[in-house]
Amino acid sequence: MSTGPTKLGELGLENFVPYLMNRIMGRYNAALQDEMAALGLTTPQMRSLAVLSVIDGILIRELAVYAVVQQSTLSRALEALHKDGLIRRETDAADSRAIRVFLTNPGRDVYERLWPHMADAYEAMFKGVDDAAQKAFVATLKTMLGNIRKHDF
Amino acid sequence: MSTGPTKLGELGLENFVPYLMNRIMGRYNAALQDEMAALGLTTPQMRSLAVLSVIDGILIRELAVYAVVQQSTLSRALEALHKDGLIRRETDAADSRAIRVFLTNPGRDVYERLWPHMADAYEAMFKGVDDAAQKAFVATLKTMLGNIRKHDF
DNA sequence: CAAAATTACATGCGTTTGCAATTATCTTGT
DNA sequence: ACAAGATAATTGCAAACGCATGTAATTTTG
Repeated sequence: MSTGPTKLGELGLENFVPYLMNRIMGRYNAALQDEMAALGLTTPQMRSLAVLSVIDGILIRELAVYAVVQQSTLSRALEALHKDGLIRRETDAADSRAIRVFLTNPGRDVYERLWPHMADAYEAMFKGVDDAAQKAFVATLKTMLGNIRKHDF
Repeated sequence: MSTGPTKLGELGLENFVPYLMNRIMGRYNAALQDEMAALGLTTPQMRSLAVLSVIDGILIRELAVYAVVQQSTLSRALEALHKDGLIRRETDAADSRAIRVFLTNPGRDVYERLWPHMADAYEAMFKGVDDAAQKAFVATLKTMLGNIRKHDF
């Protein structure tokens, strides 16, 4: 059995995974900041577009999970995206409480302008990490998410 | 040379590292939420205490990097921590613009109450990840941070 | 060595966020 | 079938955040 860290001081900050992940995500977000600002997008808006580019027509409550934002925050983010014509909302056929969200063509265009910056930041992260290590890394991340996620996806 | 992802749709959200890391950090933060609320702490406050538990007497600008918060946000977080008697601030001897931050005993107590929850969340993450994989994972995180960080630490 | 540029931290102010409550719809149990 | 409870999304309101700016101190440079 793998014992967790006993004290942060003993483990050292530089070996503490949540710390490392925070630092890395902070830099990743910073790398996207300029382009997001140029497009007038907030983080929840940017993430919504990214998720929608993969899973179009998703329910709002699912989108909130994928984008890791509160539903109330997402609600307002979608309102803004809709006002800018980047998404379209449709009441779900089976459940009239639920709403499905779709990317419009302008929305897809905005996302396509964003994606190269995400890909660049992604690539910059993994410089000097060989393919095997990268694969193992992703596999571990998947295991971790499986361990702690609340939803089935 | 390892080529980055060409399209998010092809790669799949579930293989996209920033997405996975966001999801995981979201759950990690959620796991601490209750205890933070009970202690009346915000995220920047909680992170400040954690960093200070390891590097006491750190400069504010360094703390901002370690805690991954804006300096303006940190300034207010420290103000609140000071008002609650959890930290102490001292002008740096060599540079009178700079301020060093120290944990008080009550501050250390609060942190010690927080730490078990961090350790629990940490352990929960790595369930089913063997030691070798975990070591490799941390090593990759360190490489990644080295790739993209702006500061020397 | 004085002026200009930089750095450290704090703060004013508008925006964003999160919690709690609300509305509307669906599901469950009797 | 109907009341009670759960769920989907939105919204009011106060707290938190981030950008830009301000003040003070240090470093650079001509």
